[in-house]
Amino acid sequence: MGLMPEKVPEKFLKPYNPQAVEGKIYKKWEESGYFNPDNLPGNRTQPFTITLPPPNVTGTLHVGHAYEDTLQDILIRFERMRGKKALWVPGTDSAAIATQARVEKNIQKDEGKSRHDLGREELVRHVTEFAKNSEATILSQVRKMGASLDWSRYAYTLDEKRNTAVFTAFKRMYDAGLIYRGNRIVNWDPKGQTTISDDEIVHEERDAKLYTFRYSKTFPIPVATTRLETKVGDTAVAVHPDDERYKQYVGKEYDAVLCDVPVHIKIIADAAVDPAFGTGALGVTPAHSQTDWEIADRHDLPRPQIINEIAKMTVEGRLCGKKTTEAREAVAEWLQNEGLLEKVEDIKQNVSTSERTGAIIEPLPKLQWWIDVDKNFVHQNGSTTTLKKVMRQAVESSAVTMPQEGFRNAYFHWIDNLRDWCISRQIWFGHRIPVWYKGDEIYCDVGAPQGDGWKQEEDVLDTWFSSALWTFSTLGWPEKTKDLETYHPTSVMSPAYEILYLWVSRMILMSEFHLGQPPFKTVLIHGLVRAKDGRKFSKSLNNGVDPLDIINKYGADALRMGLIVGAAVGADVKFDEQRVKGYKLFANKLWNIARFVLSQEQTGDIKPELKQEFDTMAADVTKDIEEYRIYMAAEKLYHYIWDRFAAQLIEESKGKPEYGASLYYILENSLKLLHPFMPFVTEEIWADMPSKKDLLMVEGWPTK
RNA sequence: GCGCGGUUAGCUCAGUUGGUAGAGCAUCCCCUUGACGUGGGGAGGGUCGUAGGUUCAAGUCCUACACCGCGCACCA
Repeated sequence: MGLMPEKVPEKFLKPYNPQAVEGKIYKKWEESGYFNPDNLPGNRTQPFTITLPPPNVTGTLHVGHAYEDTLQDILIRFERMRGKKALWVPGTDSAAIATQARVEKNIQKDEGKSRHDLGREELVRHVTEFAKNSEATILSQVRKMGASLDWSRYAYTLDEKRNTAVFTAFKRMYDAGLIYRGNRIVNWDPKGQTTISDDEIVHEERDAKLYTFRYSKTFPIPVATTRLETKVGDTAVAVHPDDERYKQYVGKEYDAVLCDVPVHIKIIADAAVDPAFGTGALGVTPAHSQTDWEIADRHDLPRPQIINEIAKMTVEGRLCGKKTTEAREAVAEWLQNEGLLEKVEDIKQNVSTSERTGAIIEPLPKLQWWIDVDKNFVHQNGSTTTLKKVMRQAVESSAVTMPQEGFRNAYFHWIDNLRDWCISRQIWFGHRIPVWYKGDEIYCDVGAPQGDGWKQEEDVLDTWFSSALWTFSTLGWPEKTKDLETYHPTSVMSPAYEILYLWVSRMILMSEFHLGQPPFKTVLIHGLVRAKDGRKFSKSLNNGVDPLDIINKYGADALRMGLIVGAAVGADVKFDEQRVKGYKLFANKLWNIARFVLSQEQTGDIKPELKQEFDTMAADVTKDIEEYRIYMAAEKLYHYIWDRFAAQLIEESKGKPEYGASLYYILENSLKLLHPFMPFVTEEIWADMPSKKDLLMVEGWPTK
């Protein structure tokens, strides 16, 4: 007995070298065709589908993507080995606003030109070219992670099939009356010069001044505001219906001239007013505040617009053409001189800013395209319902399950506060709205109308409109394809919690409306990858981690393990390079285990108690993966293989030939169990296992 | 204000139905000329945020509070 080096393949005599192995292995997988479930061996009937949340073509992959890819790849490889038709659909997202903004910035910097200097066609050409480049970069990075995506089904939100899907979806919802064009208050981004949705807003706390003033000497109620300049657009003062102080004034109307602007103020009672804030009286500016717009709806007030798209005043008189911030000071000074300013206080205020550009949002009334979430339509199951109800019920009924309860409640909370979705954007890159105008006529269809004189809508769609169709547009919809029938609803969707509302809810909305079924059965929400100190990775902190650097240092397997073992799914992961290093050592440990076991004869019978012990562990690990305790599964395997198998069993076996078959059994099945987590090193060892028949990635899972 | 997480070893985090507190890293000690020094063995270290409650038994269930993080709404 003892070592029989002549039996061990040459490669095992050196330490495991991921750099030399991973590229080769990935190529082998791709060439096998097994990423495509149609090519998988055996008689497979049960589908298992994941759609990759498409990364934006704005740049390169970050470590958050690497984490997301790993989670999904583990599930896909697991189910593939369990004999399912495992399909993981890759794709990328044009990310209209983000990508255009990025390219505009580059052009401004390099050539000193704006998008208007270039024109629509030229700009779109630039953006498309940029998108192509970063698409290529991103896809090569995803491959490096070992992601077993079916590249034959690759989709891009702006490719021809997805265009058809987007236009068809628009047309059908337009015909159902769920998409309408309406003049309503929008979130206007003065820097980006476009509307944005409620979900693209971030609130920032800033210092502000709270002014208390009267419209005129004879006006009975003082009013507090931080936005003095908008007061020339006021048409009412609202008080709480139960507020005894002001009851006597409700219904009265007053005229005043504020900074040369004549205003007509009606005093009204509305429950939206907080009697405890300021003076308990709210100056209502219908055209420049979401709340005030709604109050104006209820009281049928006029809504003069006094600020334009570049955040300048449009009224006559001294304020004309001033920026809002300058106008504010001008009004304060004027009130002071007139003796109408009663008080100025410093307060903290949450300001709405654009997530993308950082600009302060200016609420404005604009003619835009909307999806009505409260309007009745007939669902394909025959019931009359609304999009809002459909989004709620899909989760409430557990047609869509969210294993993490907390996110489920947050989802409901969000749905209940949902307003109509503004889907038009004033940019050039993206899906142009399939609507044409001629005089008063409006035409909506997948293609342009016949005849002369039609002009297509200039706006493009919110990028989330096309993303919302993603689970089924990638499978060929609106055609009735075999893929759609087989793989939809998909099995698991795994987005970061950041986009639970933005994306998940909207996929449910679209899938329920267009297909009459949910887009997926399970939503597995994952956390963010943060720096070791808990802060977000960001350019300004310069604490970014490039997954490619980590892969080059430690290998993709080690990176995968290091990310997975960081935290339970759903919690934030703190990235720790030391941990990744530890798993590089583990890969090498496994390598040496193989070296030892392969040097032994497979003598003796498999010892029942060892088999029993292994199989129990395997069943345990299986259950953990099934119930998404990915972290636990990985840890258990790690411990079994290192502490039990290597440290104890192999040590005991030395000089005892009767252990040979047992050791081989454990190695063979450990490789299978570990494959979803560390696909490269396990596949590389597998290639030299005497019992192998095919690639490890399609071997049967060792336990039920 | 409403809601959701979190609070466990020096650090990062596990702890699945309540049953004698765990891992990795870090620290310290010891061992080792054949699978692997990218090794092996061992040790120290925790009143499981606070205060109550339920229970034979609570890190785990309940209530309140504190602190940290996040989301939503308001912010006139």
